Amino acid sequence: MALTRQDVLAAAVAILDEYGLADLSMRRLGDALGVRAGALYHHVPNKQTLLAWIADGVLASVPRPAAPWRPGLAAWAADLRAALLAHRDSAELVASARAMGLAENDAAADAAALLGAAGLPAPDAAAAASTLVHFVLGHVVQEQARLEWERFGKPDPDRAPTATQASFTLGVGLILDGIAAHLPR
Amino acid sequence: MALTRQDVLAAAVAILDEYGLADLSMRRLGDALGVRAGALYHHVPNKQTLLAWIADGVLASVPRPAAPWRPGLAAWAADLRAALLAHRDSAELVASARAMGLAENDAAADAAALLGAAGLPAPDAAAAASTLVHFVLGHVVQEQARLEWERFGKPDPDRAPTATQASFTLGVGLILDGIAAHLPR
DNA sequence: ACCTGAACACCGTTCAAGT
DNA sequence: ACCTGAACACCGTTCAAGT
Repeated sequence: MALTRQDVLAAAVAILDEYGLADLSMRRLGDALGVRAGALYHHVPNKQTLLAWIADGVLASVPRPAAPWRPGLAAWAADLRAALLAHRDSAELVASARAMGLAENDAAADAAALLGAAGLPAPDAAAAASTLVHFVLGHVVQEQARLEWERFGKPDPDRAPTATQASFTLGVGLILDGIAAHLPR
Repeated sequence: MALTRQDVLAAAVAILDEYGLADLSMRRLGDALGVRAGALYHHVPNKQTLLAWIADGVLASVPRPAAPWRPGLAAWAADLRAALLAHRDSAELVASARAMGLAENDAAADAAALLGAAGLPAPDAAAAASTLVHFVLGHVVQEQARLEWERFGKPDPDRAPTATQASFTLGVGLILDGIAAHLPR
């Protein structure tokens, strides 16, 4: 049977989860599917786009934020972090795809809309939403880099998982407090 | 005359500024210095470390934040952004080096100390400082990716430089307001 | 339409051998 | 000590040729 775009995507995610982004090459992906690397180009325009599709899949798994804005965005930030942590190196993947403008899923748009509905002027709402997204991505990129490092290095004891969780909650709280200060009271 | 570590670093920065991170290869760097790629390994342990040195150089050019904390951190965030914008693709470079734990310069430490002196408990100060750093890096990564894209693509008109500047100021203000809400009053 | 085989133009890194 | 020449083990992508 001929290969499907979905097969390629699924195999790519499997390699990502098991071996990490550095080991996700077109040749290796071809091997996993029993096909030459060149054959993949019948199903995917290029590697960059394939990675963007994976990023979109991760983002699509995040429930949209719901009113009221404050607990809604707190839960959304936690959901986004959880979705990223569910796939190895995916924070870097998503950050790259977003930076290159290849991610279809605009993660910040829903959050900005929620804040707009809560009374924040549009430019502030967009800036606030992207601040939150930058923080979550930056934080999880750091977390996953540490995980990669621990995977075959010394597990440095000075930063426990509880501390990284706590600093995430603190950072989100900080940003939400900043948003609250900008809302009409 | 024999090559110096400083020569290698300077040539690497020159290639980065002129051709971008994607074109900064050991072979190309060797060409620029009139030497084979293999010879570079007498002066640099590996490419990753070379990139980390460049990142540290960029960070070292940022003036340390000074009291009082609020205008001090606002100026510091702007200085950090300016230092990053001064070298092509350097935000991604710094973000990667930091994530891999290779950057000697801990950009957030001074900011955290400043906030500690202002009365913020240590864990909050560290979280606040790293929130600010994540935001600045994330924002400039996005800015520079857009610049790369415009360098040989369509200059999309829907996001002017003034808008990106404004959203930076808004994001920083948001975070500083969040910090203020956490300080003893 | 889908895939193979083979190539093209690259990578980072190592290392014997020369000076 | 520093560098060359050459290799090793890879990359992403293209494309004539087969089915």
